[in-house]
Amino acid sequence: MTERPPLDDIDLKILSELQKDGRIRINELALRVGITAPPCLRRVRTLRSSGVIQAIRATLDERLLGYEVMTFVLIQLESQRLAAIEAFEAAVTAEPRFLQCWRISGDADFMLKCVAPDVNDMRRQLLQFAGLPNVRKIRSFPVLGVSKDAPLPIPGSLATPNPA
Amino acid sequence: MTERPPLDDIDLKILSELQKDGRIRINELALRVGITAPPCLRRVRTLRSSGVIQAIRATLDERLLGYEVMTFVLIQLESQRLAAIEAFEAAVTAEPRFLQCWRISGDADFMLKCVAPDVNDMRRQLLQFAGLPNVRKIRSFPVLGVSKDAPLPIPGSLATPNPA
DNA sequence: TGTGAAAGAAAGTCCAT
DNA sequence: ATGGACTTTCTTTCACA
Repeated sequence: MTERPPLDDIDLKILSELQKDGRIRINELALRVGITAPPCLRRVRTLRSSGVIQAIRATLDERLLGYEVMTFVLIQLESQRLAAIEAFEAAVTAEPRFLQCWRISGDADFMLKCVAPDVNDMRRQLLQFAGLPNVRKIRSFPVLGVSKDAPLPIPGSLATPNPA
Repeated sequence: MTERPPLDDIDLKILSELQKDGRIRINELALRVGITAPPCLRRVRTLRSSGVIQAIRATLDERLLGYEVMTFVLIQLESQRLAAIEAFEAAVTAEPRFLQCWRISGDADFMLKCVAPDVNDMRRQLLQFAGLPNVRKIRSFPVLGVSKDAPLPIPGSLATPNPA
């Protein structure tokens, strides 16, 4: 599940295509990468079960679903002991509007991506977290817009990238 | 393309399912949301063309593709004039290893998510950007690990969320 | 909008190479 | 590991409620 599978050019092309369109038909995919459907299907399955393809998911428009504000938040804890870290992670996990959370180094311990219907909701949410016992410092960075959102560049591939 | 389509409960369930598995069969999807395949297919198409579903894409494992390091970077510019902003965005867009870039407010102008094969590559990449004429301040936050990666919570839905 | 049936297309399996 | 032929299953269109 997390070994290092050897990826040939065809695999890389498959990954590139699936990153652009995760619902592409196996036939069409096979055509684009230059093989027939059966081996193509096998490769896709292997790529999924080996974990190279983590998931194929729909990306939704937050605004159209009522989340008007998005914010990045840097959080520094008082203590970096394992128990403190895990308690904080549990609190984050319990809050559905904290979409993503990364453990980081540098001048903070966590980076969060957070959505809310409006600024008041967001404020309440963040104040609540600022009040957790182990939280020393919170800095937030409201998102004004997306400048770039590109797929992972596929290593040796001649894959057409998907800029901006 | 960016209007506010009215979404009923069935639409919300569809979104929830597609966020969990973007390659789910229309049949299976229809079954889960309680209608038959034809209207389900129509709804999915509408959701896509209205932009509620932005895309359906494969998410790849960066490590398994040779990107050992990932970093968030906060960037503050000297000038916030439009021309300066756009010049910076163009530079970011030209660098494939800057995967995502958000325009933000707060104590910086941009938030970047950035990958590289190793720390040396990353260092070179960041130093190069630090040298751009209009860049005042760069702070980077190397990612140690992912604590949480959850889908967008679907508003009025009884949808099974996908925690951690 | 929804359903059911029917045509057409795709996925998935087997086997030979 | 691949490709061709087959079977099964799904997608999609259509007529109708």
